[in-house]
Amino acid sequence: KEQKKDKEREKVKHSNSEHREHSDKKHRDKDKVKNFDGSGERHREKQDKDKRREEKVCFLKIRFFSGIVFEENNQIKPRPFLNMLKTYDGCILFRFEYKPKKIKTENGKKLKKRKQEYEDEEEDIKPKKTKDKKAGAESKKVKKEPEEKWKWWEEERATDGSKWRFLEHKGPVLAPPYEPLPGHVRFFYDGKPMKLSAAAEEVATFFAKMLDHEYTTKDIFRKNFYKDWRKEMTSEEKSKITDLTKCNFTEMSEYFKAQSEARKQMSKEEKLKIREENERILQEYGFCVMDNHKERIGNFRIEPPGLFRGRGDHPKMGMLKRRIRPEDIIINCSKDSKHPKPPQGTRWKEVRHDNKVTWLVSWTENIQGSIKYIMLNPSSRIKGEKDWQKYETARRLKKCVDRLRAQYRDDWKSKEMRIRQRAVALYFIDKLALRAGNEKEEGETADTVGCCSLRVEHIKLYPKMDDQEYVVEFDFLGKDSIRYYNKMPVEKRVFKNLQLFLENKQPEDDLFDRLNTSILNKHLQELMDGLTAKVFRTYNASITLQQQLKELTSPEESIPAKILSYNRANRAVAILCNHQRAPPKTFEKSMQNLQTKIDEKQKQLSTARKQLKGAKTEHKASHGDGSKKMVEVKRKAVQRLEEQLMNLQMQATDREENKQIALGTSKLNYLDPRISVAWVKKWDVPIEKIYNKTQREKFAWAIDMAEEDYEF
DNA sequence: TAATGGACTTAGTATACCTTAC
DNA sequence: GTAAGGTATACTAAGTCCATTA
Repeated sequence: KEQKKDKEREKVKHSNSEHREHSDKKHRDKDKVKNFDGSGERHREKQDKDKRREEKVCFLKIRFFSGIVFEENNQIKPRPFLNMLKTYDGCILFRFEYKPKKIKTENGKKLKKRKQEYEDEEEDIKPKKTKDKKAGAESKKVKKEPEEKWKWWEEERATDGSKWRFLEHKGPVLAPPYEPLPGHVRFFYDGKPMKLSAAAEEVATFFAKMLDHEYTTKDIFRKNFYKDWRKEMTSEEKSKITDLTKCNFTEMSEYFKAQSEARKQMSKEEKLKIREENERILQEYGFCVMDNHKERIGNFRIEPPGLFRGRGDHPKMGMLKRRIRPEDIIINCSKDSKHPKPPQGTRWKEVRHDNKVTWLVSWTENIQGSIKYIMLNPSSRIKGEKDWQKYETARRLKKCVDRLRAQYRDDWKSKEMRIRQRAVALYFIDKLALRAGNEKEEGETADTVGCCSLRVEHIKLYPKMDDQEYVVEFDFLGKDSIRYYNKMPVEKRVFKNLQLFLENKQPEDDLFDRLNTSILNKHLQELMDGLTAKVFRTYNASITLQQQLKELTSPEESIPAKILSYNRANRAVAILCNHQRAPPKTFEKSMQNLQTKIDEKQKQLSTARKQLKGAKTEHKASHGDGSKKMVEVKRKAVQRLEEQLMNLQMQATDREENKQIALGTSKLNYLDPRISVAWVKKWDVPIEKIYNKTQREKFAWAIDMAEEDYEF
């Protein structure tokens, strides 16, 4: 059994690493990984090695592999983390099932002391806050205290579909008008300087600003840009400028670079002035009054003009995103409120009073023709209520998920093709947390898919793969053109169904040709009120966090170790939801810095240990009070260093594991915050360690209402 | 029933800002 | 005081899902 388990682990690890390698972004950093593994530093390490042997201290670099595995019984079961111990030479010693590392179990006294330390830390923050508030009040930044603490979650909700009764705001902040370039900054065509009209020049500056970006080398980008740029040119310019490759924007580009450099070099006073001006704008336009409460607006600035930057292979990249004028803007507010004024000499497109919607301002953008909105901040009542509701729906799903799973398993045997397809798709959504996958207009956006829009070319079936049967390999681009790659053994019936769905189809044909999101959601709605495909993602994410926290947290651990456990649980969810990020540009460097710190700490520790040994010897000889004290002092120093070293090592592990995984998205959108709040309360971890200020504001409702016994 | 429009959530990245180390 | 590094925030694209229209 053990051997089999080991093999399985090996495989998951393999598929995980393959997953990493498949992604283009990740590919770039492959070699760098090796470096962190030790090859880059090997020389120096070898020099240190003998020394360490002498000291007989065996420090190990720890790296963890994480992932999700799915059990046969059709229940999603997050896999416990595996870890691997590596020596400094980079060779693997052994691998074992993850057990939270014990960090010199703290005795009660120590634990108390640490708690006290954290409390002190908090104390440190608190007075500052009050100071800030005072300062704020003095500089007449009128922030009404009681409103900050408004507990909307204790109030009743409207049931008539109206979103508000009163709404007043100042309207949007428009993009600043175009400032023509100074005379000395020139544009060259075919090697000769050429003065452009203001309109053409503005669009040219958009391109110039992006010159360093890979985008500007792409054919589609250049084509789209050139086409739209020409529209802004005078007829004279049009006839002169006929070839983009003959355009030279470098002087413009240099100018902007110099400007941004100059901005960085500004004096303190100048910077302060800008900051104050921003603060003033925020105070004036950043808030609205909704039903007697001052609420923060999310995005009160109209998007400035520029070149459209789609994600992935977007057919519209490089197109001109035009400037939004007051005449394009619809204002939404109460009839009886003070209406926002358009700039002098202009008018709004429309002022309406629709309290069935939550937006304050809207306009239609010209790239896709879709509507953009100005809405409230996530900390607002209107967003918070919706968020809370979302998690309540997911909790209702928890209650009936067994029934639903039994149902879709049953449907795999249906006589009707459409039902079988629906059931298999739902199985994927449930098990792999895939998105619903709406149809998209071809040629309008990047070619990405979700579950219902999967095509034949996106999956491969393997009746047998290594020692596993019925393996499905997924490989497609999902939202934001992020690659989803996974291999999963499925039940025989699912496999047979998939084979059936693939019969007589071309690679570009739909896998589920009798299914779309509307059909699927209609079916889900019948199974549970308010159920849609995306509820499964929320449910599976939250339940995974709860399970993982239970599994990974051990009571005797220190706070940093607990935080590592929390991050790991969070990470399990991020992996499930395929939330990836490009590895930070400075990743390797910062990792090396951390390693240097660890090395230093180790040296300090070994010195401290030697000193302790010496002190002990001395004490044995003298039996004096002074020498006894010295032993104590040295012992404490060793302890402190050990602790610091552990923390550094934990930090390194955390960061390494997080290299290309983004935790933020799941934390903000998928994890019921009450689970985290309950965990924090249960283990006396300061909430600041898992939620920053903004997150605490967003989740104020959960922080206030969840107790340590909260169950999702 | 399919297409379209509208409102809202979810998403990754660029940049501003803050902290730390020197 | 300043540069480096890390974190928070701003930004806006890209999804989901529901309602309406053709």
